[in-house]
Amino acid sequence: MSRATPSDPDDTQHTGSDRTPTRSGDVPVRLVSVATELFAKHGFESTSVQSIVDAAGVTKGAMYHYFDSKDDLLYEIYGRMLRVQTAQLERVASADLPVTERIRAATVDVIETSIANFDDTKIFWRSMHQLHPDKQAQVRAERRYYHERFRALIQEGQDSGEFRADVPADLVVDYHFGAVHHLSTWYRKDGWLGAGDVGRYFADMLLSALRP
Amino acid sequence: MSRATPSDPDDTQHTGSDRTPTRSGDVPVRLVSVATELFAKHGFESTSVQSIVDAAGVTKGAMYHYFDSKDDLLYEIYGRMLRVQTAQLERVASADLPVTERIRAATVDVIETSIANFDDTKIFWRSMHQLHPDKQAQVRAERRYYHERFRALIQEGQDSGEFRADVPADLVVDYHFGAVHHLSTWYRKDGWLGAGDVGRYFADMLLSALRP
Amino acid sequence: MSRATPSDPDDTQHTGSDRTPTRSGDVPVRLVSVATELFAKHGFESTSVQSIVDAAGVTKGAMYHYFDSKDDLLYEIYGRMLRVQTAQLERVASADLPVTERIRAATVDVIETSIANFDDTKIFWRSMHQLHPDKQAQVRAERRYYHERFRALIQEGQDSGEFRADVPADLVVDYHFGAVHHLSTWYRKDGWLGAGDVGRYFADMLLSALRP
Amino acid sequence: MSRATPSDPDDTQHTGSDRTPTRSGDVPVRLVSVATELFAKHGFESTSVQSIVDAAGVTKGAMYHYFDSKDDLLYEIYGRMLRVQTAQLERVASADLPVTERIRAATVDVIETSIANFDDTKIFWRSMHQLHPDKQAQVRAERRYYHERFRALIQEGQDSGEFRADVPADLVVDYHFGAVHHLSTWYRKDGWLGAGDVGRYFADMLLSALRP
DNA sequence: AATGAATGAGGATTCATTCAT
DNA sequence: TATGAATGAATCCTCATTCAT
Repeated sequence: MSRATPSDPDDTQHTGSDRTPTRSGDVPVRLVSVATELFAKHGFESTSVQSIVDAAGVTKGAMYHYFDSKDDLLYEIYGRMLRVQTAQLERVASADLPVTERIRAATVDVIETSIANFDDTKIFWRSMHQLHPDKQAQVRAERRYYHERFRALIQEGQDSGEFRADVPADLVVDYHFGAVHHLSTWYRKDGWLGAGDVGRYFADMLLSALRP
Repeated sequence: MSRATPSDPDDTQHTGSDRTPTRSGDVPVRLVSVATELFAKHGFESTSVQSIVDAAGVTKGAMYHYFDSKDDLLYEIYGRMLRVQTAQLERVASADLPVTERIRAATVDVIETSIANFDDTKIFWRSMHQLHPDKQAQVRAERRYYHERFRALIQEGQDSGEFRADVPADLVVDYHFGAVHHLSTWYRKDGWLGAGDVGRYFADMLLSALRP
Repeated sequence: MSRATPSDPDDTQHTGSDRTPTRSGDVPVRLVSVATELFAKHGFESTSVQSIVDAAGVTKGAMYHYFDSKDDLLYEIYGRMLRVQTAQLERVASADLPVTERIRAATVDVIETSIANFDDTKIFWRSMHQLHPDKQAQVRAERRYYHERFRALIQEGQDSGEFRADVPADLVVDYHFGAVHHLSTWYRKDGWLGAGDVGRYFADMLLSALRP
Repeated sequence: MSRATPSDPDDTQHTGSDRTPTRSGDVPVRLVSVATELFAKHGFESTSVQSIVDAAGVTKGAMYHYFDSKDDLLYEIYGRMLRVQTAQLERVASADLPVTERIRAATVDVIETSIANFDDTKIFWRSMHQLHPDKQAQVRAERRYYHERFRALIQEGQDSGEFRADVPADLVVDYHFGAVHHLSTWYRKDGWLGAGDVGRYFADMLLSALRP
């Protein structure tokens, strides 16, 4: 039942005007988009289905036609974000570049999309537990996959001797991505630090820490 | 603030003050303790006041006698945690040790207490937005204070030339504590890694990253 | 205003409009009617929403689908009464009759409808302060309009010399309508005095008092 | 049980400073005084016992020491007002003056005390139904007594031929006192009309209406 | 593909009152 | 004469979801 309409990942990019009483675009996309905004602003539980459909300019019936439940909307948001980030990591990780450069690029990428989709980022760790256990397991699995893929990069550097090997690769990933995922709690889009800047600093911190 | 009775958690430890024989069966203390557990398990919004008072063995009226609202209970939890961590950092940061050792000790400390109070840790970032705006501001201020105190340590190392100075101290703190605060999303108490181990690894990551 | 569905009381009289076969079993109409009865009997605060919906044979959800709040129900009652009385006064005041006859007719009318809608009358002055301030202002404005319209009649008689002019018209209206509005505190429907009788006596008192 | 402390009627006169966190005066008097103010401002049901005792600077226990219930406070207010007005009427009605002068004086008196104790006046008709049935009956009886006493004056004038007799004396009293009791809904203390002015106009209206 | 009335269970909170001290 | 912790029942309202149309 879930994910009735996959809604092309490109929609994530917000390529235009979907602010203000959203009229254009097809209904399911509009609903997810509006829900993202409201979940980020008020939290999942404090956002009523009514407020979502009102903001999307449709009725409840329409929403339940496309989604099984309120938490299905949340699931869609998670899916959208994970698809983008995983695809991105996959692309970068298999590029023909030195491992340090791939790690740097991946870090910059993940931070840039995290900030470009700041609402998704805010929602992610805050609302995971509101998801139905089954869906939660699914999300966790996808996230785990991402983690593993990144860990392989670290490992690769450790195996080749470019990185110190006296710290478990898993822990390195947890350390680094803890920092990345926490961005949404302190980063201000109107501050003096661009997403790229943060990305480069973070990559630099990681790579420095791994110097033998 | 808003509580009818401050019910300092320290009361539990019989610190001398003898107004009302505050034993561990003390109602407000029991309520906060039970709420912590339930909020961590089911989330703030999914925990009903009824379930809290049932678990604490009191009536709703009793709860509202001590706390203004459900979110006041949450505030109490935040306050308790912040007080402990700030006091700890203050103690360590002003110790007579090399700056690297103070940073290492502070990191180990914060991770150890984060894991010792795992429920508090799980609640912290997940539920902040459920707090009344005023209380949220208060918590943020206390957290900011903590951040500043730690940043001063980094700065100290940078000024003395022990640490590289080409990365903003603020960003270093955000990076490091992002990782620390994210512990609750992946750490398993029954795993093969003790709190001390994680603390030492994390401190090591940070200090390595700061090598000139 | 605040109602989801205007549910004009006139709908009950089948005035042509045929969207949703509005019969007298219409939910919002039934709710207002039942609420009127209960508010008059027990007072606004002592009437629970539960008792209203039980008496109307619907669920609470249904009530909140049509009305924003309990006090919105009260507002509807006020609106209904004011619409009727204002329309009536307007009709009589602009009739082609001597001013004394128009005043007499208006007084008889207002008393007859006050007694015909005795529950509304009982509620009116007793519960005004329970209304949300905004709604209260609205009601007050409509009531003021009524007062002004009646005052114009008095003035007319004073200007023409038919009435004594040494007493402010405003005060005359307040005096007269104070008496009218107080009916509900002493009038008994099962007494020996009909609504028409009271109306004629009251009109007579007023007109006598105004003799030059 | 009720009326534990009769609290000298003179207290009604508010002879001094019992505004601001009331400290002086004995507890029961302070409680009734504060309750009067709050009931007038927010209504009986919307005023919590807690807010009363807070405003009076005592605790709930103290209140329940002097009064049986919240509605006992209300009863006290009614009693206080009725005692004053009845005594006043009795004094004036039996004075050695022409009946018209006695009616005029009584009207001016009742309006002056109504305005001097404006809060009591506001509460009176609005909150009668909140009183326990027994107490309600008692109040009604006292009020009836007042009505009868005044009716006797009208009758006296009718019997002597000074007043027209073609309108029932009872109805005249209801008409006149309806107007008087309604004062609290429109009178403004800061307006251009003093209590005495209103009293004289009202008396004049009544006496004019009664001219044969 | 969409409406919107209706459900019904559950939620947080308030409050008059009691009672041991 | 007064305290204040505790009760427990009641209150208003919210909300995700369903379903006939």
